[in-house]
Amino acid sequence: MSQAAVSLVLGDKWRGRVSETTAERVREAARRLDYRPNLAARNLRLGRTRTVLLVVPALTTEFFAGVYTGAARVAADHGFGVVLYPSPEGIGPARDPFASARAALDGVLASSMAADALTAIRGDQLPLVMLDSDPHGSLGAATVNLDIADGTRQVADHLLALGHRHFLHVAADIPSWTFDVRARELATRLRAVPGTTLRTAGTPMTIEGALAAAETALDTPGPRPTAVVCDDDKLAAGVYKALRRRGLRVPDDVSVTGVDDIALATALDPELTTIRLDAERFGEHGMHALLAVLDGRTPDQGDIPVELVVRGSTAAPSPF
Amino acid sequence: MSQAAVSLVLGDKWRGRVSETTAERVREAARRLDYRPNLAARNLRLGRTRTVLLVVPALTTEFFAGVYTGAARVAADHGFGVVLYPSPEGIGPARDPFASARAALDGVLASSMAADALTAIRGDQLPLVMLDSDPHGSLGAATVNLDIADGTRQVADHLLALGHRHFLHVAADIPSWTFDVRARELATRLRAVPGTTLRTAGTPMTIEGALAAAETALDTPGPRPTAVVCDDDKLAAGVYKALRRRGLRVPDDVSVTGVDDIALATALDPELTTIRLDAERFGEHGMHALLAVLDGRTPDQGDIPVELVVRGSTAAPSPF
DNA sequence: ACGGTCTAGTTATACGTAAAACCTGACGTA
DNA sequence: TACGTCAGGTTTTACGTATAACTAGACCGT
Repeated sequence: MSQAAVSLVLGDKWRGRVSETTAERVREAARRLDYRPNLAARNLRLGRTRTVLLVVPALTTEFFAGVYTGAARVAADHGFGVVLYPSPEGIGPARDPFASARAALDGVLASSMAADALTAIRGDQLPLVMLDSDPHGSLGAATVNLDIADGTRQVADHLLALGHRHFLHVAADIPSWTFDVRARELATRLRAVPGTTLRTAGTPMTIEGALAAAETALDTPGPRPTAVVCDDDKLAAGVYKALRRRGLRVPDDVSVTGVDDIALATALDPELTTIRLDAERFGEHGMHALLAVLDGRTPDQGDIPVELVVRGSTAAPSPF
Repeated sequence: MSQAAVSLVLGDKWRGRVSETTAERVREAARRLDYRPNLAARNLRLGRTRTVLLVVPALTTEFFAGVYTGAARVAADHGFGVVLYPSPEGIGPARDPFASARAALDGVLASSMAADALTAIRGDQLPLVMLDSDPHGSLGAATVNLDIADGTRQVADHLLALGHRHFLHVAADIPSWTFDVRARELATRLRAVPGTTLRTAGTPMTIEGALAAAETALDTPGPRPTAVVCDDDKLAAGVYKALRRRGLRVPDDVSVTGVDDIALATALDPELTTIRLDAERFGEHGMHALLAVLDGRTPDQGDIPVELVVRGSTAAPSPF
């Protein structure tokens, strides 16, 4: 029972090389000694770590927590580990937590919303898969996309069908493909209907930010919006507060929609009509794509469908 | 310029062993070649990985995301990495993602709310620090605690001072020291005032769960609670919905309090009176303690203070 | 002049694994 | 009998690092 035999058996490559008898002896001994192969040694020998990096803009988001969960599950199923690039506050040349650890990664799965962090990471040429980036990718990386364009169309159509003509888009102030697509898709969809107006208010992705942005937008002269389309459920919560302060009721006076369908959406009163994004599935698809790339295969194409969930925050506009 | 010299210089242990001239030559070469020391080899040689495991019940919580952020920041400052134990759904003997990776950890930082996961992990004797566990720890591990007992007292006193006498405790259905302490502290504090009643409703930590639990509790005969103390902001959101369904207004008819002070607390209408827990600080303290243990030092003692944030969800009970 | 000390290096080794290369005895076949 | 084949092992090597052990001069005091 040499070390080599042990390695073969435990590595599950012993068929035809080791007898069933010895294999069992090895397994028994391993069990008895609670033996665990040393990962560092294995990584050194193989030159791979079976660890990938997940780059997200901030973890303090239910959405990205879901992405992590999905990605980590798939990774674990394939014997991979997932390590997180910490929230962007801590990023900078001076204190890049992956300054050295980068050398210990097999690949990177990155959200397009963390482009700044990406440039910091993208010194070396690690296999990269983008979550929600330009399909005609400037980075030359594979991408996995939520079909957010479709979701935006669904929202627009839903509101138009209810009779809305005057819109406010509370938009995330983050340079990212996703948000560009939403703005563009919303604008084109509305332009197709004569007599519609569209106002846009940019804001950081916080409740307070959306509150302030919405208040300013509501105070702007011109036809008052009867429908507010938000880039995210959290922003919608801010909009609710702004409307409340102006004495406007949801949905009687103003309809509101969000994106994500996180717990907050049903905590609001009335419950929020929103585009449900399946964050875990997103993470799973992303990880599958990355594993495919690492494996030399071509990752599956095709956008992940999204779904409009109609709740109490949207209704026909009041006739005045 | 031997390999040893390089190792010494890059490892910053060259004083008195290598001349400044050679040291600079090494640094220059490393820069030019974009050389990064191989982590696997270093880990193998040193028998340490500078990686610790953070065990949390679920990442889909703003609170634990904050804990991670704080812990990861401190870890990074000390050249350590943090890896997460995935959400508990995936846990089980059959598919423990750390089955082998465990051997590659230097220590564990674990929330008491993930006790089940802990037993799965706690086969080997890794240095362990508990977040919020029994100070007379049955595990013999160091602990870092939020002073949740004090927070509970503050809430109780606040509501008692407002004149409330009939209470409902919407309690998390998770066996954990934290929640035990809250229940106990609330009960003793209220018992000290004659004429008070306390009802308790257990629930999983979801909005829907709290909604159902609160509805049931409200339908129970007996004096109707005028104050609802929730173990968590998310539960409070469920209580808001239950009260709304019963036609009760917050805070006019019923006062509500939470714990955590996550974004949801200010998204609610009225904004939620809650116990603010500094999640990041919690994570930072925990990581400091763990690093101390790894270093052979004794971790700092002392609970982390919490703060009652009074907002619009609490008021004097209506005189009827 | 010569042993001793100090400086600035180099050489050698071990860490635990995976896998290639090598060994050995049993068996089948001509 | 001689020889090839094969199953079932074992020995050996390389991975890249940290560090202990060693070495070669330079310098110094006596």
